[in-house]
Amino acid sequence: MQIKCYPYDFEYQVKDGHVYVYLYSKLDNGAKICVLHEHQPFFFAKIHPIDLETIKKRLDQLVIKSEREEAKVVSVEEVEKELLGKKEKFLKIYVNYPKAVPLISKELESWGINCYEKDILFVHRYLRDLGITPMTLVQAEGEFSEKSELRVPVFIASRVDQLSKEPLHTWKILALDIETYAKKKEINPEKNPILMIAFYGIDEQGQEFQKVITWKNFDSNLNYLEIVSDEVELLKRFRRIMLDYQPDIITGYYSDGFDFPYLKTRADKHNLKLDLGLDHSELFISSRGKTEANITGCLHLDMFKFIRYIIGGSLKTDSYSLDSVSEELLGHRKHKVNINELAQTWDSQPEKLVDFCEYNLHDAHLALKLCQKLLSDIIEFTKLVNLPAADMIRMRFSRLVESYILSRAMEFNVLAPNRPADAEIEQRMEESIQGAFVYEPTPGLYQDVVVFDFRSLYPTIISAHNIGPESLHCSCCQKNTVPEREEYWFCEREKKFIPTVLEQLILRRVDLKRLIKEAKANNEDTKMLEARSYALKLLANSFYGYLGFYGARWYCLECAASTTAYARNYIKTTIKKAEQKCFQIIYADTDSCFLLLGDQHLDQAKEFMNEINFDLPGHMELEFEGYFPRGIFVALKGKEAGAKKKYALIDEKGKMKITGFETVRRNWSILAKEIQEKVLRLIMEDKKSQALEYVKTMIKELKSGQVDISKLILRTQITRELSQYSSIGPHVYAARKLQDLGEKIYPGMMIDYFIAKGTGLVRERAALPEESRPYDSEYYLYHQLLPAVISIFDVVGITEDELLGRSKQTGLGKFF
DNA sequence: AAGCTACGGGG
DNA sequence: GTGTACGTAGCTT
Repeated sequence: MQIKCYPYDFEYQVKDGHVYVYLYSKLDNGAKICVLHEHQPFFFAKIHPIDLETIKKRLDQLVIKSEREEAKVVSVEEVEKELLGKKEKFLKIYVNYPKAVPLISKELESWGINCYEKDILFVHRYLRDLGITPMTLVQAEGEFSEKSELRVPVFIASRVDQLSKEPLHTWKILALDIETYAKKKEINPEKNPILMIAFYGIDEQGQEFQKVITWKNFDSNLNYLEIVSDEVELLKRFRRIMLDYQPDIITGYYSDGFDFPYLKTRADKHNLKLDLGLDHSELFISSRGKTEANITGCLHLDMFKFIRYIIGGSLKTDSYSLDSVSEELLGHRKHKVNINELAQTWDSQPEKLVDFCEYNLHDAHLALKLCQKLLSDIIEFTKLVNLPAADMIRMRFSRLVESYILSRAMEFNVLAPNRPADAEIEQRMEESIQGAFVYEPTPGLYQDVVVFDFRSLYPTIISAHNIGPESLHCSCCQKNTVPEREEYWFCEREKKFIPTVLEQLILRRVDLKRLIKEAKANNEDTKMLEARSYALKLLANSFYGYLGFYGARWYCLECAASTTAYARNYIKTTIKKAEQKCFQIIYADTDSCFLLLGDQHLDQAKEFMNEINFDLPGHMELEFEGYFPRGIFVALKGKEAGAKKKYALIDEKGKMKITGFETVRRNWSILAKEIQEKVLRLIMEDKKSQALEYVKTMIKELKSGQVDISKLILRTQITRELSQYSSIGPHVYAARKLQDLGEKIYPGMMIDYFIAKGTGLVRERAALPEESRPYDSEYYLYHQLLPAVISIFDVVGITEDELLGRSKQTGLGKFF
């Protein structure tokens, strides 16, 4: 029989010598099944034809003992594959189970044979080999198994085919969030219990589910609250709810790194099994550095990972806290509750726990909303790189690009080069290339700024000039050298693998943009199309970085160097032509160009842009980015030239665009952040004297000692036992003080401190907030307040002396 | 200047 | 799970 389903979670098992991929899938009616499909693991080896028969015989007899099962070669096949542009013969070696691949290939390498595609995860291998795309419609041929050892029916498939690239959009999602006992910011699962756990779910019909479980008795009229007797009961209820609700997707915020590991540790402490998997397996926490949490048959999506790695670049926020991310993406913030007081409230004022329950549920709700909002993006990325969504969201760009290339390699009969070994990585890390061209801005406040941008500059260059490891230094096109890099050239006759798969990304996006336009004209929903377009754009933009990334399989530094060389050439040409048209250039960086209108019209600037575009090859294009009545460029500390990437613009509607200022950076006191933002605004609005007065007032307040300590707090985490520190920072000093006061210091604890008045090294004066000591106003003035604003005032001719209310210094005084 | 360590998110 | 993040900021030596 044939069935149609949407696979969303994957694993493999070896049963009676057969290797099965388990495709946990969703049916159209909302039910879940698991499709088992046999697949044979393999890798490739480069063998000289002379040795072929000898090697085949040796492989035939090769048996490697291992803890579980003997690793053996099952069969071999001679194939022709293309490796870095060269067609060659390889031996495709099938082995008896996935973990035999590293064992056997290592053995072959010890014989002096090069092996390839020996470190590709088996499930990933399967998806690529069969062209199966997760979360989209596949058809399986086979039979349902009579008995299932899983919590869902099992379908044994003889074949599986991709039917459509259209993904399923209706999934049953459950978000979870826990609150734990943490006095003095001490987050320690070994010692402190889980106090409450919140669920927020939504099913295929849009039906919502809310629940908060806690184990402290108190009165409330919260209908979603369930009170149990102790933590053990809480954990049991957690297990029960997970099994009963049976979500397809489980989500949370930092649930890979916090909620699930914490739950697992607490369950272990109480000898409770969290057998949540559809195969009865336990919640699995992978350790050693990167923490990941997985439940078999349930797609776990930690929104933090996806947002930080994939979406992050397009967000304004610099902090990836749930609070700031939700504010930007959802327009909702977290509930205002002082989480520091939870432990105290739990111990002595349980009647006030209602607030924390609401807070708990709200956090789960935010995680759910983030998941819902970003699900189309997640699905589109998953489709593009052809990997399980659970793996995709945990990847950085280099791996995403590589996965995309790998998924395309099949149809081009391309063999993947190996990842570099440690020695190779070290060597690659030492190499560098010349980067982008930057036209240094002169610090100042400017009028009538027009900004132009090359759309997707690097991808369009790579595609237009056929840049890739396969086309580098062909024997036919030596005259076609790269500008400024005459030692490099790329084939002009034949478009090769890397630029081809990149060009396809660019073309697909061009096509999508047209579809989006049409859909919008017809008032149709464009959410999925836009998610697809975004995924394509991000992936295309990452190719350049990938080619120069030390860990890449298709590493090609010459390619990366040539890409930037072409880019420098294009932007310099643009600048030259703009100057010929009498536009003053004030700034240019990589792909953008800021010019002043002067006495010319905006239309004339756009005409200039069209002339540039006439000469560009391939899909290259210069675009109009915007017109800004005012712009400010500040100087780099202690330098005459303008700071690269440190400027602010204000558009006709008065909206500010701030780039590179400390306001958006962490590890600054609240005081410095607040003041910088306000000053920038006032200066941009031409309220120079108001800005000066404001800062003077703030300095006075700081010096008088009236600034609230809370605005001066610096916060750092303790990451090890205090005795293990060899270098002692101020936070360690502060932590030692806490310890002397009888506090237990644990790794993971956050230490708040401020710099107090006194003599000696700064770190020796790190004081605890509760020590009512006066702060060091000099430190905060010279290390926080002034550094945050001095460069801004410098632009409008206000000196540090003026800010400090000193008389203007001239001549020699300047040098002291 | 190089080398080492801590940071992120979570309570 | 055919495994062992990552890039950078800030400090010390």
